[in-house]
Formats: sequence, structure tokens, C-alpha cells
Amino acid sequence: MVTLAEVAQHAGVSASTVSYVLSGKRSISANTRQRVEQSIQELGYHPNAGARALASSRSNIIALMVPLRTDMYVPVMMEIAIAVATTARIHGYDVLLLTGEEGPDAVRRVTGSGLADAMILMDVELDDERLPLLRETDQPSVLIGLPADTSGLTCVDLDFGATGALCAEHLAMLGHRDIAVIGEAPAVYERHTGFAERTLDGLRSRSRELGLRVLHRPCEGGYDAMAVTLARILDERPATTGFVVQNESAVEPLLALLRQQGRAVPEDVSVIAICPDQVATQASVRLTSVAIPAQEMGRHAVEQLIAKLDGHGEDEVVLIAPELTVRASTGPAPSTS
Amino acid sequence: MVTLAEVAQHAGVSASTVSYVLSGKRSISANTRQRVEQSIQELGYHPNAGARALASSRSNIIALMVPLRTDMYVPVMMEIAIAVATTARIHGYDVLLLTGEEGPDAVRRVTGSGLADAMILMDVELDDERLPLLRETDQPSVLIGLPADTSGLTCVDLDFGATGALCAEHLAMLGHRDIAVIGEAPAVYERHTGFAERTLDGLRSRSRELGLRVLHRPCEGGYDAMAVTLARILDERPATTGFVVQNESAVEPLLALLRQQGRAVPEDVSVIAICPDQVATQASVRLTSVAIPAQEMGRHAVEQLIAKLDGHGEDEVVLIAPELTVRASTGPAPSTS
DNA sequence: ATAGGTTGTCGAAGCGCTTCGACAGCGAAA
DNA sequence: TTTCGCTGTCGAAGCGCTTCGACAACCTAT
Repeated sequence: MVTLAEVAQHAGVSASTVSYVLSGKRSISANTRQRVEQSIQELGYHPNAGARALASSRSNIIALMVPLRTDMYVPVMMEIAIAVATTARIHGYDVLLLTGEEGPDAVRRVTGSGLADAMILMDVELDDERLPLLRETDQPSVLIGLPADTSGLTCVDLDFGATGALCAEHLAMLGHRDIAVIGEAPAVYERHTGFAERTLDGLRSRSRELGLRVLHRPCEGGYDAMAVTLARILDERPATTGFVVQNESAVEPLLALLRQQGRAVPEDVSVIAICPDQVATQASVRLTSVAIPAQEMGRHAVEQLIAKLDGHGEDEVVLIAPELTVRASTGPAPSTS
Repeated sequence: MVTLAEVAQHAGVSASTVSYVLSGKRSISANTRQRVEQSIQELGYHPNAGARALASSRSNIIALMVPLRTDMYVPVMMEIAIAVATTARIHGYDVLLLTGEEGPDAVRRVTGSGLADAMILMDVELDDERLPLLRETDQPSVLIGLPADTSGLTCVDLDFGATGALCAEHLAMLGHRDIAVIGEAPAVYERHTGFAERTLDGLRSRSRELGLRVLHRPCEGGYDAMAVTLARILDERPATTGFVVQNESAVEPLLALLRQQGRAVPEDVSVIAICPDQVATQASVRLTSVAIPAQEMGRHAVEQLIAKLDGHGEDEVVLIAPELTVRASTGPAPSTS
């Protein structure tokens, strides 16, 4: 393995000079710089990460804690993770992948050992066990998701409240009066991740203003669960003409069931999905949807973190504004006459 | 930050003794060990990762290179990644997440800098650019996937050849004579990842032995693409009664289309999917499927790697035997009489 | 010509750990 | 009793890098 010292010798300068060429923290004559860079090339030198971390107490690594369970939005998680990794590399950081499994211990371990300079947490619960630790430590962190108390924390998330409101507005505008929300699996609510509730709150309060009647039903993914849920909804509110679906794996079953029952989309009923664009465009009906901006969330989180690591950067809650894209699954409410 | 030296002082022993307690590389009296462990507890000591890496030239990190693109099997990739992270932690390793984006440079960077002790590559192409580098370096690595030339490499993958054969056998046994394979998107074939071809080869050669007629059509995911593909298939081979689907995002569209055309599953046509169990059980028909054992692949890869890091462990190709689970989407071929 | 400020380079210290060789203390074998 | 071999502990060296202070060499303003 090639070391700094060898590069220095090869270039006929001191080790510290090579270090300064690499870091740019002191000015170096063009001549020297060039000689050093050439030696680096020729010898194929790569700085040793451990030595660097030890000497500078900076690892240039960002830890990313992803949820262990895969009962929900896996593609979104993956997309966020990849966006985080890509953005981090642009800024010269690598990404350490932690699973939620270890819980708070992972936070202790990483901050304690200097393995990473900062961390990003996904799948944050309203009253997450890891938050007190993050508030104590002086290691920067960013949450993807919104806990109950955000004081002293930096968070990035889609504005789910506005998302719910947006869905209500769109359906109201089209003349729908009775709408149903197909929510996440009950387990998601029990886990208190918050985003499902926020969507619902936003949707309900806007619906109240607009005079919509709302029925909310959680729903496991899959065909069978969706069949039961749909039957219940139509039983209780036969006049329902608008659906908002927040559970990705309930979308296709819902469309199939509606088709089967002879309810045309969008002529008889309208459907809005809250899901990644890819899902919306690949469904059997091109879905009007509010996108979950996974890439943007990942990129944002990293950029906030880098800002903090560089000294500027405040604690702040960034809520990304939702965007509703109209496709082929929503239309005017059927006339009741 | 608490250091080894502070722990040593607190426990009234030398630094090296603390180190030996931690590593267990020399015998320590029960008494001393206990005092040291208590000091570690009380002070909340965590060894500094950088210092450790520098002194021991072991980072205790495994690099995992995931594909950047998300046009294919994202949930599988995620599941593998999580299995890798979980298994690695069990063995005391952390996982560094690299995207395929950097390509061979990432391999150079990681091996050169000692950032990681070993690496796992996913989404390996038949003639992957990264392979020569892996063969040169003495850093252990494991591939998930199978390149054309596996000499000097360790690989883990599902036995896709056997998977194809298994599908053919199951359909033949049920009396089907004309079968169609709905393959991955054309881009997947162009990329030469191999697994799709291997499936097809296995299926074709077994079909020949069993007297099945096979039609193969690649297919982008989604409803529209599937509609076109299905129409072409039924046009060319109206007698087709068996389908093997290897593209996850074509599964649900296919079922919807068949339903729409009045072809009952499994009475009129049988469908086998090659996909994770979760997809198979959540589809609108519970699908007979060959599972993609993502977790097992991830776990296996890590264990191979650890064995290599520990000195035992050979270069070896591990092909996981496929398992076909019969569910509700396959049945006897309709009688032709 | 001299004082003061820049610019470019170097040497040395030190980051926190692992590991090697040394060695004190002790019981077992001679 | 002496010798040998353990066992348990310590001190010191060193891993490869960053960074601080020092200091020539030069330029500019006096």
C-alpha cells in the first residue's frame, strides 16, 4: 500500500506538503502541486481512511439508518437510500448503512466510536427512542420524517398535511361529496410514524371546509384485504365516488375490484393515489397522484447535513410541498340527478 | 470522548491490558478483566474506529455495491441489502453503501484507502468491468449474481437455470403444451446481467425434453406494455395455456388482462411467477411462484466473506436451489378435446 | 536600505489504538 | 533448592495522516 511518505519522497517534498496539496488548506506553488499530483498518479496513491480519520477526527462518513421492516413503501426507502448515497458522494462523503434493528444502541455506537460524522434517520416515530440521544450529542443529524417534538432537530419530509388537503380539494373541485380514504395497514398507525395521521388530518380539516364527507379505513395491502375494506365502505356509504389511497399495495387491488363491480374509473368513481410516480404511471389506470418525492427527500437531507458539518446550517423543519398530478383516474363526479 | 488510556487509568491498569481485554488476544485474570469491564461501563467507552483501523489495518467494514438504477426488482435489492447489513452486524461488521454509479473507481477507492475490508457486489454483469480489479486485489469479495467467467471469484445466486427448468416441469406435469415466458424489460437483456438468459436457457432445454413449445417475449413493466405483449403472444400461439412471468411489474397487469379477456386463472390458463413471496401472495390471484430468496442470498454472501476474512473459505460458486410453491394460479391444462 | 508582510515549505508532535518483546511472579518438575 | 515454563501485565513503538509553529525567501512600502 502506497503511503503519503512515499509520495512525498517520490515528489521530493515533505509529507506535510503532500497533505496540503491534498487538502488545499495552505497555498502551494503551482510547480510543487503539479509534481505532487503527478507522483500521486504514478504511484496510484489513495489516502488511508483510518489514518485520516484518526488525525483529523473526521471520518467523512454519514450514517444512514433505514427501517428493518419491509411492510411499507420499500421502493421509496430504497430510492431515498440511493439518493442519499449519491448526494453524499458528490460532497465527498460515504454512507454507512445501519438497520433500525439496533435501535438507540446504534446511535450510541456510531457517535461514540467516531465511525461517522453525522447521521440520517429514516422511519422516525412520533416519540422515537433515538431522539434524546440525538439532542444530547453534538453530532449533526437529520430526520426523514416528523416526530411529535421537533425542537432541536432538523427534519425533512413531505408535507403530508398539505397532501391530504390537496386530495380533498381536487375531489371537491370535481364535484365529489362522499369520499373514502384507504389508509395504511393498521400496524403503521400503531407504530405512530405520524405521516398517515398527518395526511388524514389535513384531508379531514380541508374536507370540513369544503363540505365533503369522509370515511377513513386502514387497509392491509393485497387483494383480499382490499375486497373486505371496499365492501365495508360501499356498504356504509353507497354514495362514495372518490377514493384516496395511501397504501401502495392496495392500489392495484382497488382498481381491479372496482372494475369487477362495473364501476368505471374515472366515469363513476375517481381515485387519487399517494405514491411514487412510477407506481402511478404503471398501474392499470394511469393514476392521478400526489408523488412521494423520495429522491428530493434524500438529497435534501444530505445537503442539510453537509451544511451543518460545515458550520452553517440551522435546525429546521423542511416540509416539501406536495404536487398533485392529474392523470386518468379522476374526473367529474357523476351527476346525481 | 473517552479514550482507552482513560479507561486504563480508571481501572488502574495499562492501556495494553485494556486492549487485550477488549480483543481477547491474550489471557487476562478474571479479576483484572472485571475491573476493566466495569470501567468501560462506567465511563461509557467506545473504541475509536479510526484509531483501531489504523493500528490494526482492519476497518471492520464491508462495502456493499448496489445498482443505481431502479428499473428492476427494487424490493429484492432492498431485502438483500438489509440482510447483508443485519448479518454483517452479527459478525461485528458494519456496511458501507456504494452505488454502482462510480463503477470500477469505487472498487479502487475502497480497496486503496482501506475504507473496507471486503466487498459485496450486486447486479453483476456477464463481463463486468469491476471483475479484473477484484481478481488483482487481495481484498476478499463476493458477487451476488453470476458473471460469464467465475474463475478466481466467489459468487452467490439463485440457480436461475434450475428455476426455469422447474417452471417447465410444473407446467408439463399439469398437461400444458404451449407456454409463454414474459421476460424482463429489453434493457435488462441488453445489460447482460445473465440471470434472465439463464432462466430462459434452463426453461427451454427442459421444455425440449418434455415436449413443450416455448414462446419468449421480453416485456417492460406496466399495463400497456403487457397488453401489447399478451396480444402478440395469443396472436402467434392461440393455444398458449401456461405463462411464466419473470418481470415483477408485469404480473398484476397480466392477471388483469386475462381476467378482462374472460380467461380464468387457473381453469383456462396457468401462471407461474418468479418473484419474492410477498408479491406472490399479495397479487389478485395467489400465485404459484418460484421465490427469489433475497434474504438467504444476502446472508450467504456475508458468511462467505467472513469466512474469507478469517482465513478459511474458498473461491466458490454457490447456487441456491429454487423452490416452487404451488398456490392458486396453476392447474391442469384445459382438455383440448 | 530596512522593516514589515506574504507565500511556500518543512519538521515534529500527536490522534487512539494494537501488538511485540520483556519480565515479574508463581507453581511444577528436577 | 534450582530451573523451567506458564500466566498476566506493562512499556514502547508505530500505524499514516493532519496540523501547528517556525522560518527561509521574496515582495512591497517606507
